[in-house]
Amino acid sequence: MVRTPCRDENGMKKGTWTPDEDRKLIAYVTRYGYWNWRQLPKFAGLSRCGKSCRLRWMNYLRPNIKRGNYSKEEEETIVKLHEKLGNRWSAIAAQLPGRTDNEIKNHWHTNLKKRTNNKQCNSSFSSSATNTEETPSCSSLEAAVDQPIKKAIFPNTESTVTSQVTQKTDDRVDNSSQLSPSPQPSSSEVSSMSADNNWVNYVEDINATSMEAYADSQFIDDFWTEPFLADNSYIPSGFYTPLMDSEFVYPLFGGDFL
DNA sequence: AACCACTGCAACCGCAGATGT
DNA sequence: GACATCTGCGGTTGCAGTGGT
Repeated sequence: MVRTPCRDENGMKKGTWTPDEDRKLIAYVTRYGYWNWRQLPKFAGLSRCGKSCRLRWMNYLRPNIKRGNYSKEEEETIVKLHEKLGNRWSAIAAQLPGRTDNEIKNHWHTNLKKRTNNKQCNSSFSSSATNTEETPSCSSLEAAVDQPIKKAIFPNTESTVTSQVTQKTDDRVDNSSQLSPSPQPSSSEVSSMSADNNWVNYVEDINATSMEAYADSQFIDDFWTEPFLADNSYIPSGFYTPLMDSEFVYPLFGGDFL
């Protein structure tokens, strides 16, 4: 299910993200934001390309991400919007709070596509298809058509940062990590644990330990105003940045969970 | 138990548009 | 206007898990 880790010609790591990498990214973005994805991995201590960091953050680590457990309303909304918008996943995702374009895209291809195909085949309602792809036409959709989209989705959901996160990302790579929730579950475990809060715990754990690490360090608040470390006085003892050496070590996170 | 085909999904890739110089 | 850089998007791939034989 996941790509095995490897490195490209530039030495950038590819493949599955480890809990430790997640921690670094969460800690960094939470504290400093993402002003430049390309530069970010250098400062966050990640041997990843900016694109990979951005993707990981946007699709899995950022707050309010919902994982798995699509409600009927959500699925209907996706189908309806797909009928209307085609493969504009980001536009569809914009109508589904907490869902990412990537996840919606996957869900479409693995579930809804077949379902809508079947429905279309079985339905006498052969609608005015504008899509080159299969166009859904089911009664449940017809019923939902006149309802405002927002009403159709999550009428009563608005919760805290990680509380909507219900699924834990897969990672079979870094099982040596001592992070408490690891090893991470298989995909089957992931799907079966969607309803519980293991992923919440995982992300919260990462957040907590990462932020503790930052808090414990003598890191100053305006690091980003001086991001290029012209002055080493900004660097707490033991702190290290990838700009200093190609053999990067990340002591802020090292002791407790490496 | 071993093999194999299929499934689901995290992650990668390439492109296009936006923005800056 | 031309070029470079960055970001976001959609398509596609890779591979562990699963179920059937």
